[in-house]
Formats: sequence, structure tokens, C-alpha cells
Amino acid sequence: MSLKESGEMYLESIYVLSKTKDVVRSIDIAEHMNYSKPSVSRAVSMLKNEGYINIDHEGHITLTDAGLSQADKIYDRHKVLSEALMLLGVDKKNAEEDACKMEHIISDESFYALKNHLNKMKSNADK
Amino acid sequence: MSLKESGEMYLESIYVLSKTKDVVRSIDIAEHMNYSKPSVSRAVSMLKNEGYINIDHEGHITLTDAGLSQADKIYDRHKVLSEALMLLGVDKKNAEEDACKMEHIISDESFYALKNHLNKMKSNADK
DNA sequence: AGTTTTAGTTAGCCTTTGCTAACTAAACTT
DNA sequence: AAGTTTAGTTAGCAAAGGCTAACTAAAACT
Repeated sequence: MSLKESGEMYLESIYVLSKTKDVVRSIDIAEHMNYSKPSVSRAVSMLKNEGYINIDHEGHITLTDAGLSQADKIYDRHKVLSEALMLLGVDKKNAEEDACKMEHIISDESFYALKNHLNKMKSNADK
Repeated sequence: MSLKESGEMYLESIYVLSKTKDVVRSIDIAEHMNYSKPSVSRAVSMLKNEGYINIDHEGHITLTDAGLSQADKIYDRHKVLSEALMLLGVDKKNAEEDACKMEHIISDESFYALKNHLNKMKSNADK
């Protein structure tokens, strides 16, 4: 079974959290995502079963290689998409929200086309 | 209750179908969307209850003003988004598919920013 | 007239993904 | 030691939106 949009959000959250915290627990994810503990508990156990994360005896969550590569991919999409929208003048809050939804559904081809275009726009900083 | 993504897709399909057919029935929607008859039956009756469509004694479906304005909005997003992606070099099939998903989730602000940018790009046809 | 095709509905199942209520168990507090 | 807070789990509900099976009823053939 492939990773659903919700699963991708959880992985991305773990990834983001682990950049600022030395350990990531379920409760941290719950607070970060503003979800209930049971929702996180279930999602976390599914991600573990599917091989995307490891959980040690103390409940500390780490991404496996598979999990990291997924999280990284989604996070890259998030950064590029939100940056692109902001460059078009979209308000940061809206850009972030939209990026958050688009990052899960955009195809690889479209994403790279967009990323390319963005890079060109940036190097032509002489509009 | 506000219109969900699925409801928007149904309205868009009715809109598209009514441009080429003189009448639109549930079965036409089912074939167009590749959904089962019961799924369409339920969706259609919900859209009717919510005031987005009318169904006459012969089962002919028409958009109400509310339905038309929604369908029109989504269809505009679809056209603009797919055109934008194709302009970036994305294959038509992929561009259509991605547009189909993005059209429901993009905020008004981001959409108009993008539409604007696209128009500028088009008027500067001298790359 | 009798059969078959076509359109639509009803009933009910399944998955995804959120939720609350209520529990356990470990870890602080006093 | 006794009570409280914190982290996590279990059980079960709900909404959205697909599906199949099985039915009705009208239309179209033969």
C-alpha cells in the first residue's frame, strides 16, 4: 500500500520537528499538527508498520531511509511551491497553506517544470 | 454545508457535458467520470438538495445559477492551470491531471496571482 | 405480446482519516 | 506514600466518497 496524503504530512512533520528538536515523540507531532493523541498514535503505528519510521523503547521516533526520502521530497515541494507563490505576490500565509495542499498532489513532471521555471526567474533577477 | 471537492468535480462535468450535449443525464455523468451509476445517483441527489442543479421530469440535469457559477469558476481554474503547466513544458495528459487536482484546492489569491503571471508571460511572447 | 436493454434507485459495504471517552503506566510533586 | 500530570493506547463514532448487488420501470426490439 502506497503512502497517502495524510501519511506524507506526518512524515513531513517528523522531518521538520527533528530539525529543531533532538528527539521527536508522538506528542510533539500531535502538538505540531494540532491533531489528537489517538489520531497520531494510529498514524504513527501505521507508518512504522509500513517501514517509514522507527520507534525506540523510549518512544523516540526517527525516519527510516524510506521515510526520510519521502519526507525530503515533500518538504522540497513545500519550499519550492510556497516560494514560487510568494514570488508571484501571494501572502506568506496563503502561500504556505496552498503549498501544503499542492505538495501532495502535483506530479513529478509538473513539479520539476515549475522548479526549473522558478530557477530561471530567480537567475533573471533583472526583470 | 459547503461544496466538497467531489461535488465540484460533478458540477464541472455537468458544465463540460452541457457544452457538447443538448441534455445531460446521470448516465452521461457516470460515463464521463468513469463512476458507477449509484455513485452518480447519490451525488446528483445531493447536488440537487443543495441547490446546485435542477432535474426535470425526464431526468435532464441543468445547473442552477449557484451551480453554474461554481462550475464556471472551477472550469476557469482548470483551463488556466493546465495551460500554465503546458507552457512550462508539461505533457498535456499530466498537465490536465494535475490541473484537475489543483483546481479544487488553490486559494483565490494564489490562483489570481498565477493567472496574472500567465497573462504577462503570454503578452511577452518575446522570450 | 414478450423479451431485452437502458436509466435510475436502494441498500449496504469499504477505506481513509479525523474525533472523543476512557484506560494504563510511568514520572513528577507534596 | 498518595496524588497528579504526562504520554500513549484501545475502542468506537463520524463524514466523505468510492463500490457491488439487486431491484424498478420505461423504452425498444423481434
